[in-house]
Amino acid sequence: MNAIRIAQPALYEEVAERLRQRIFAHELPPGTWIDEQALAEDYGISRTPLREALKVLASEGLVTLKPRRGCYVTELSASDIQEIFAIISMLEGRCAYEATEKGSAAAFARLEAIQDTLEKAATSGNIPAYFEANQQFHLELWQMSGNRWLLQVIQDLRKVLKLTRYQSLSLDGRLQKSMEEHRELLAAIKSKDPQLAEQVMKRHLIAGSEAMAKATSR
Amino acid sequence: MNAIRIAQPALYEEVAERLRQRIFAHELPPGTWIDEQALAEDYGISRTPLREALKVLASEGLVTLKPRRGCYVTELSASDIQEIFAIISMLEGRCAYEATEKGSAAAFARLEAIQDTLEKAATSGNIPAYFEANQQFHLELWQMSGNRWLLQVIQDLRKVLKLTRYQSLSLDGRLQKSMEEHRELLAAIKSKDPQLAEQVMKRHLIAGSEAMAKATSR
DNA sequence: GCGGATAATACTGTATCCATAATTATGAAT
DNA sequence: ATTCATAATTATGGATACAGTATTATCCGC
Repeated sequence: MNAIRIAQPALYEEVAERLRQRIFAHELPPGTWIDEQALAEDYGISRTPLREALKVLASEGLVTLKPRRGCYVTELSASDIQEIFAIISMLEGRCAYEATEKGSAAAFARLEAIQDTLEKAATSGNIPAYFEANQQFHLELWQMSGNRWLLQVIQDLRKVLKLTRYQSLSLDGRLQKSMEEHRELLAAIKSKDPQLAEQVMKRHLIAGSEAMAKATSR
Repeated sequence: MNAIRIAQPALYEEVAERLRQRIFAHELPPGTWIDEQALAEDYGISRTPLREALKVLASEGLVTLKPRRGCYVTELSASDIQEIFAIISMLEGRCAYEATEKGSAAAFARLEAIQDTLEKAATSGNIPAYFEANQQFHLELWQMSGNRWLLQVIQDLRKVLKLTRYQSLSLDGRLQKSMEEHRELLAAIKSKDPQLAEQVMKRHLIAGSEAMAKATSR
């Protein structure tokens, strides 16, 4: 009864994850052609698992497969970003609504703890720490809503958004603003007002979206 | 300047589409194991493009890949279906909202034409025709909303829903009910009331969802 | 010298082959 | 007879080899 092997992930999965990270880090910027042979050689693997990984990334929307032409990192237009943000704000708004309704006292406590971290990171201007806590905050809400598919869709869309270089947090006064919006959101949740929580969440995301729009148009 | 070849689709794409159809038709019911060798032989191709096709279907959620264990058609639980419907109703509700705001007179006319087809199919009890027109109606709304990503997400989710055998239309009085709901929806759109259109659309989809829930629990 | 056609090159797409892991069947021991 | 262990079979995962198509470079003609 030894659980030594918890089903080691297939090679193509690992490769897909490595590529995702490189795409998100803009080491492979949008529009670049992906050289299968070179990459396979670089990773010390054959083209087979690499190609399988590219298929996965393609249906995630991170790369675009042009038949007989090869594979390119997806380029997002400004309107793409706006459209995706519109959807995310809707979905996460619903998340906030359901989380407020269904959340347990323990979950509320976890949210407050994360908000503490958030405040500290914001006042000290520690963007990576804020980013991390921010992710946790949203993840906690997703889990509170208890809708796995909702979480799946949101995460897929957020993955695509990562294609763009400009993450709103690192812009002008967004860090401070974002923190205040979170504080407001938490208050709405604690006061058990799902509709208000939904509204605040939507505004929070739209605000981030608009900050990004300004940045990209510069 | 002869466009003889509009980039012939890759083999793995065709295979993926054929498999989708077989899964939707429940020729490959949920839970069944997909025998790569047998299928490849059956299609007269090698396992390589087939495996690539399975990777695509896996990230669409139609099949589940268990490392070193093979590939199985995804099984949806009743709660999965409910969760997905909740999301779809939200997204399509927004679609109806935006379509009402942005729709051109020509688009409104097309909707009316489709509604005509719908009514005829419903009164004659022609389910396949109704199904087709129904798809067109929703597609038209998606296009009117002008949000390509919204359309993408909705279609992805609807694909997953097709895994289940029970399509609400073929149930008790749903055909008639569905048609009436469509009529109501069209009225809301024509009267340029986006909020009402959104509400009606949401109710329309929830009604379909509940009919399905009853069917599956039998 | 410039433009078009043809040949060479390089990369994508598919097939075949091999290795490893999982499952099943068979045999032995209690 | 039942259970556990070991061996054999089968299927998945990965690598290599090959074919076909797109791109690019070179050469010939105008």
